Amino acid sequence: MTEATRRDRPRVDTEREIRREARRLLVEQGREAVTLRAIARHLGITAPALYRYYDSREDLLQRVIDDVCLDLAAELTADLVAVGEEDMLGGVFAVCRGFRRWALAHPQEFTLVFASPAEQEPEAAPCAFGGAGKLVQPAKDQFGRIFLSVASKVLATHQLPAPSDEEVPEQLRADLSGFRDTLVHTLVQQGIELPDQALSLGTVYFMLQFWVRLYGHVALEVFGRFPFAVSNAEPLFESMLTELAGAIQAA
Amino acid sequence: MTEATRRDRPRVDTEREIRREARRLLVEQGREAVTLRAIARHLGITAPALYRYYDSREDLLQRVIDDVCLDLAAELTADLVAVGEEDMLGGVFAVCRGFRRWALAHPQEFTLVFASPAEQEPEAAPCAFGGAGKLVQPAKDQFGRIFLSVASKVLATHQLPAPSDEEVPEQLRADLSGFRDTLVHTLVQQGIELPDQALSLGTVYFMLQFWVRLYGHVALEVFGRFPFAVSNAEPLFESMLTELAGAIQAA
DNA sequence: ATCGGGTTGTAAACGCCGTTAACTCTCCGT
DNA sequence: ACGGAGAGTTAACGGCGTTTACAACCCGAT
Repeated sequence: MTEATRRDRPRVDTEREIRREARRLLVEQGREAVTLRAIARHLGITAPALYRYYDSREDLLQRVIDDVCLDLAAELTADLVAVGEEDMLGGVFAVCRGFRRWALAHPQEFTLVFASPAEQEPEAAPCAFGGAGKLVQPAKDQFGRIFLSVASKVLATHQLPAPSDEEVPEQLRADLSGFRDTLVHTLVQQGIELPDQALSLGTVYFMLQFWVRLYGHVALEVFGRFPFAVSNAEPLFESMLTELAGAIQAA
Repeated sequence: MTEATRRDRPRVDTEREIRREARRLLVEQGREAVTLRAIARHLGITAPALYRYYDSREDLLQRVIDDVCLDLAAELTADLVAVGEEDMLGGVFAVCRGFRRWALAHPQEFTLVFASPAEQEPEAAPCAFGGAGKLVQPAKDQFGRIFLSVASKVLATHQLPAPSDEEVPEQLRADLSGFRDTLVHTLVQQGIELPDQALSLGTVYFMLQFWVRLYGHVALEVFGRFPFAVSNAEPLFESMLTELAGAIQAA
């Protein structure tokens, strides 16, 4: 099953170089400039050769998105370890600031990953034989999951403020509960042992609300869509973090 | 100066029909499908003829964006009047819910207008002769201005909660102050008389913060980018509005 | 009545693009 | 030595934005 590693090495190298060049074009000139012919030109080959590696331009772009997500996750994780295990609030801040810094430094990648209409899942083709198996959502690394899986690691292992108990809207509880299970499962898989009933529903709800604010601020700043010219949005961002800190401290 | 109106009428009709078709393509198949040749085909002309009306595809798209903004503003204003002049909180709610409803009903238009990297203003080419005149920012109708100009009308004329006094970050005060002046100017122009020192800096700051949340929620919902599958985001949205109401009631 | 210019359209072309099909060539296992 | 798989090529199709040159038309001025 793994006897092909030798012959396959140049192949994955080429695959990586294609994505590297695709990403360079994305960063420097935006999504529309990521063109099969431009990539091929830079690699010294012709465009149809790329079809040996990717099904289509859209397929290639999706792989690039995955790469970007991995990089972002790595960067946020690095920020997190740099701040030290014990400093919980500092960890949350580091992830938030890291996300903003990354988005501002990589606006095209942010736009591609976080601000493109995501195709809704294709309605789960019904299985004629009732084979509704486990259907574990595959990683789907994307999205705020990057952020929240890191943030939840911090929040869950530090017995947080318990910001609210059951004032979370009833219709959201099922979704939140499912998401909590996913988070717990992810954390356990990473070898993190959890306190007894860590991650209350209220905590997950709190994280979701804060993700809305974090994403809103970053997207508005990247897109330059504040309702007026903000000469420096950092104080606004920092005041949001301060407010977060206040809410957490009021355990 | 206006003697050409008669002869120009067919021209603006054609201009409108072009944008109408462009918008149909945008709504039905997304931005990339808005193609000069497709538009021309539908109008029974050839693509180069469109250059008699718009400088380029990019120029046409910008005009479409302006149209979309006008429609959105009109829709929100209609929502606002439907709720009645006296019901302040209802007015704010109506605008917020209207914005969400519009965004969910017009995802492609929302993406184009609210989630595309806006070209930063070109650094204000320096005038050699120090002719730094008034430089009143032209309407630039776009963005949250649509929302905020409506919301501020409500907030300013109803002597709001005074949600905070001078706890707004120092570095934001200049920007906020300038924006407040713009808002006041706009409102006065609309014939709305303002209380003495309406629209405190804290009120504008509050509106800005809430715009971040409103935009964040709507964008996440349109893009399907919540960190987990949310079967119905409306309760989350409504809880945000409830929180807003609480903050306002605590005058 | 005719001229001339502005307005609105056309056809042809250029150089891009994604994608497909048919083909070479090279390597490697049998 | 053969044959197939892998990786690349060339040629082509249709579509795209855009430019250029040219035709038709309206309309006011001579």
